Amino acid sequence: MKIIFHVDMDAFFVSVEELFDPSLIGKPVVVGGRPDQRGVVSAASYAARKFGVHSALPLRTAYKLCPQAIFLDGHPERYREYSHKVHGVLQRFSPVVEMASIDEAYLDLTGTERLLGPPLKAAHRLHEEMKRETGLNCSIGIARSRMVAKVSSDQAKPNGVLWILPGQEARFLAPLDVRRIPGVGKVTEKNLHALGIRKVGDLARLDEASLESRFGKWGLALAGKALGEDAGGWFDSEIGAEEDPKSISHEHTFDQDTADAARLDATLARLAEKVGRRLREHGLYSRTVQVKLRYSDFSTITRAHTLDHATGIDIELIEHARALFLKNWNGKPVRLVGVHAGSLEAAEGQMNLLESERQERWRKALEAVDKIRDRFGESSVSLASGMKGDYAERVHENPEGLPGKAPRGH
DNA sequence: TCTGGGGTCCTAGGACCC
DNA sequence: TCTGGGGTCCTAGGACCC
Repeated sequence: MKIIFHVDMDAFFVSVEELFDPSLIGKPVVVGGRPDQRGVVSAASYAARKFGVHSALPLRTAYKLCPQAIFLDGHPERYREYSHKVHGVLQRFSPVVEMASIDEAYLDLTGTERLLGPPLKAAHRLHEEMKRETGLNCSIGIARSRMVAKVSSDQAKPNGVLWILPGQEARFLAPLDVRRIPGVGKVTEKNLHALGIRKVGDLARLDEASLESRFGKWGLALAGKALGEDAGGWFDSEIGAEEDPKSISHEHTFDQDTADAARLDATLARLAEKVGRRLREHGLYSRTVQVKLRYSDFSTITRAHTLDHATGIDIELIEHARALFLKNWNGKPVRLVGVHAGSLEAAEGQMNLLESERQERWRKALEAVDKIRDRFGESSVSLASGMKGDYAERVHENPEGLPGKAPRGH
């Protein structure tokens, strides 16, 4: 019998902030930015949630609901560090671990009973060791499928354990709102409500055929989910299977909408450079470059271009992004720009010999640039402007970032 | 209320090919 | 001179997740 744990850290970002500043404990805390910034809540403390503040809420709205809350920008490096610590603790319980995001993981504990005892005992130990080694609380859902484990950890919050016994999945799910099913969001919920389906139990009573005709491929998976099965889609994959990313993107929302062409161009170039760098870190090359534009009214377009050879070279990414932007920008103020690299290929892809040698030379040169950026900051070397001559002439060094001078921040 | 940033997956239409 | 059919690639948009 399969035994899957879903471990979900409680108010993760807020809890990490509390470790660094215990005076925050018990107070309404919002991580995500200043209350007058464009942005949304990343995490809210339980005290803040009492006021209706929750993640994904616009910061300005959160401020209106709870002006006395403490608003923090947050520390992504700290969260990554603690995520690694969490991973370390989990690995002691099972070699089959998959971090599903920065603050949640799936573990396969099938066959560990002799070592760890029955599931509830193992969960109890996990709680204790997690608290002792990271200072953090988590909630644990246990079931024989990933999906039910995920739903039950949600029901166990905060700091609880919930084990759904084999065979009891449908009974556990039936009284829950359809929205509790992972993959059912606002839109699907509304569509289901329109059909008079509000609870998972209502869904389970429907026949597969009518679900499929209404919701396509998805409906079929939905029918299985209502019964607690992992059938179809992401939940069906093996726990712990490491895969290369399928796309890499960066985007930026301006504090205020801008129609300043030079500023838009510089932002686009900076984003493309970040994308290029991440491609090199993964040893990947992209064959499709896409830009995204969002205007003041929030209308959003994406425009893509497929290259005849995959690339990981900043300049090429920048120039394709630039061309797409110029061809498609309507000249009106822009709220957001983004650069996206898709159709990713591993280094040994289908490039011809000449092309792959050229890519290789560039990769070496750019990795040197990446190292300088590591030491002296992102702005120490910029390839973002003046794209005419050869590589050497295109590197503009920022005087403040020159090797030999004291780098900033040290 | 005025809506981030980084992803995954799905759909649907048109081009193109056999 | 009344309109095939399937496969694959490309593009755009959208739902959803944390």
